[in-house]
Amino acid sequence: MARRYDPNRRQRIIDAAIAVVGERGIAGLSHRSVAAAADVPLGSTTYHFATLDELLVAALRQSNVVCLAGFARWVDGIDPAAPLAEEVARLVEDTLTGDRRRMELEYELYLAALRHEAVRPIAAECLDEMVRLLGQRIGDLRTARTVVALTDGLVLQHLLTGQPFDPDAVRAGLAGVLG
Amino acid sequence: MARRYDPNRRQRIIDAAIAVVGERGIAGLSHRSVAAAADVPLGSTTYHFATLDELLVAALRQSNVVCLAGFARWVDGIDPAAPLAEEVARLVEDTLTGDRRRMELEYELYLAALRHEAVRPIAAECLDEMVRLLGQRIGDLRTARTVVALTDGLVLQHLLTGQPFDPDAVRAGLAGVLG
DNA sequence: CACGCGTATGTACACCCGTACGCATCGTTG
DNA sequence: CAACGATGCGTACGGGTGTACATACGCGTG
Repeated sequence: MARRYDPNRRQRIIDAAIAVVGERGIAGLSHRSVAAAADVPLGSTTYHFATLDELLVAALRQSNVVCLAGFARWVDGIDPAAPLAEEVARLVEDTLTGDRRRMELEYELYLAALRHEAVRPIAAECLDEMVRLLGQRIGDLRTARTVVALTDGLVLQHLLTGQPFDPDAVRAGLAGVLG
Repeated sequence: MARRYDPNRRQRIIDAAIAVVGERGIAGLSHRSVAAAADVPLGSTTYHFATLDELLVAALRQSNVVCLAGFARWVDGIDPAAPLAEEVARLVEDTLTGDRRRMELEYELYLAALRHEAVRPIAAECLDEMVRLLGQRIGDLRTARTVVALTDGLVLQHLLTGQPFDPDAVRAGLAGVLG
């Protein structure tokens, strides 16, 4: 009964959805779990997002924007004097030592995109945009694509195998690619 | 009532589970869907696999063995005379032009492992074993790790963005890594 | 042949889910 | 101020799920 008047409730629902996915994964997303997390009644989530897909897409799209903004900030902060391999290696290291939840969220986006037609464009946009941003910084799209692929693969390997992070290996691999 | 006597029913259930995951994804796995696919009553799946996790793990473990066997076969068939980048590029190409279902299955394993404690060792074993196999072929574990990461990243990028496969880019990137 | 134990079967329970819908409430517009 | 459209709310329905369990069957051992 409280909060009868609640502008941008829609936004709060999206935020709650992101939190739920971050915590329990996409499998844990439901109208009810989101409603509970956002502290709104069930009917509210179904009103703002008629279908669950709609809600999922909205949540992932927003989380995607945040993720890309962070990446863009990193690209902007690249020191043109330093060797690029060094900079990228630091990005990977920062990513790996950072919040595991955030990483899980991003790669879960990929997973959902594999099977889920509606989500695929979001994942594609995320990848393409990262490639574009890095590409216009280093001047070569093809190399940018390779670098993004390599870093994704490395982070994934680390997340799954739990092997310790080896900065030198990253540096060496990148140095080869960036040759 | 038919098939009251049915040895290696357990195996058939596992096969059915793999088929279900391949078709509908891990999200589509349930005791009932597997029972239907294997043409056995529901009680049978719960008898052989008390919990759904148990069934999932058995299925992924088996599919993993198949996948690793294929990889080992490829490693064995590497032509020592040809440049390695060329061989790897062909593997990536074969993977990409091959069955999409198989790829989805493998990456779904990765991403399930992100959230699912019980599945993580399987994904880790898969990655570690590929690195080991390739490493003992090219003599350098660290490089092998990088190559596996790069190919995984590239395949994932292709699956998600649907961008056309560019063999030259793969070759170029690998040539860099492989020095 | 008889018996016992592993296997097979069907059903039942309690839960969670997506979605629909009728009604209450509020801000805004005429 | 009146009325209307947008938003909020609670509940209900039909369906799918994991799991438990009581019962029937049949092969291998004695």
